[in-house]
Amino acid sequence: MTLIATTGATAAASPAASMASELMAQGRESAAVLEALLQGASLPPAHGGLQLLAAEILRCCDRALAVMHGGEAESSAGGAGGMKRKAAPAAATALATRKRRAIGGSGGGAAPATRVEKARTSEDGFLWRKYGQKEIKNSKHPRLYFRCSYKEDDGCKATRHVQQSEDDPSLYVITYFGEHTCSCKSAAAAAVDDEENLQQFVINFGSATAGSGSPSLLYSSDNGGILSETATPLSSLQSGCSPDEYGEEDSGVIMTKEEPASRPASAVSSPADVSCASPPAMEPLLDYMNWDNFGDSSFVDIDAFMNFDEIDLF
DNA sequence: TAGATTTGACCTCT
DNA sequence: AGAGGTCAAATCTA
Repeated sequence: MTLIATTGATAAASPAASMASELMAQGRESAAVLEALLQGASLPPAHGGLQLLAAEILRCCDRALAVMHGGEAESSAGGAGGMKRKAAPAAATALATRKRRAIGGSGGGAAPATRVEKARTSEDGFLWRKYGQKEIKNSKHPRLYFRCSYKEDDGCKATRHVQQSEDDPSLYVITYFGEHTCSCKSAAAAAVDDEENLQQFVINFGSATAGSGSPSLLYSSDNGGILSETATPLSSLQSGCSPDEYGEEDSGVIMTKEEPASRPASAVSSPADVSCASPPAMEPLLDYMNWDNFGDSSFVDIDAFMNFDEIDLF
């Protein structure tokens, strides 16, 4: 698993970074053992079992993330299949009387946005709906625009932008704007209250159900079997979102909180932001090898996993 | 048939 | 004027 944590605010580094690094190292160690187990090796006596091992990894990652950004969470879930269409008739577009801009959207605040770089667009428990795609100047990859699917129902203003990294195509930069106000979040938040404080968010090794979603736990063959995970609040297990709603991507993980120059965001994702999560940690582990689960049409890239060794704290 | 995605056009900001 | 963000009709899938 790879966690590259960056922080726009170059400040918040040292102590926390060090601790996070340590925790992640520990987590990695556990993951390595887990990998060995999954590959058939016998379980070292020192490790109590898959359940404990998974729990340990989750805890380490959870704490590391908490340390890295004091409760910032993010994630993503997203994209979807593919379709085609033809140009809309002029008449239609002329419909112009668009109520545009009246919407708060990501258009104009001054609040910071939460940026996350992941090997894959990840699932954060929220249900996102793609509403646009745009070629960005000086960028080889288009930027995809998603908004919370509950926007209509709950007026949730959360949106996110996903763009493949220029430097490392295997990474996706996900920028979150706005805060979830949908019921999904409420459920997640409620669950969070039951968890201990430090578990503001957790690396979720699983998708909700074995059958549907994609496993959040990813395996990278070129990393010596490193696992990638999705940051999700542990507590969100059984929260409002149904497993079926999960996106099909996930993983990697670089979190960056930054303040986009001209890109306002109504709010930064809160810990509870990442929600609707997952089942018992081990459950997904059992089927994470099922590549069929990696269904995201837009971002499926088996090689797109980050290097745990790349942990880079700013 | 409902819900989600695609994609050209439109709108706002710089 | 250009770039980026969003809208919404058309289209597709379940």
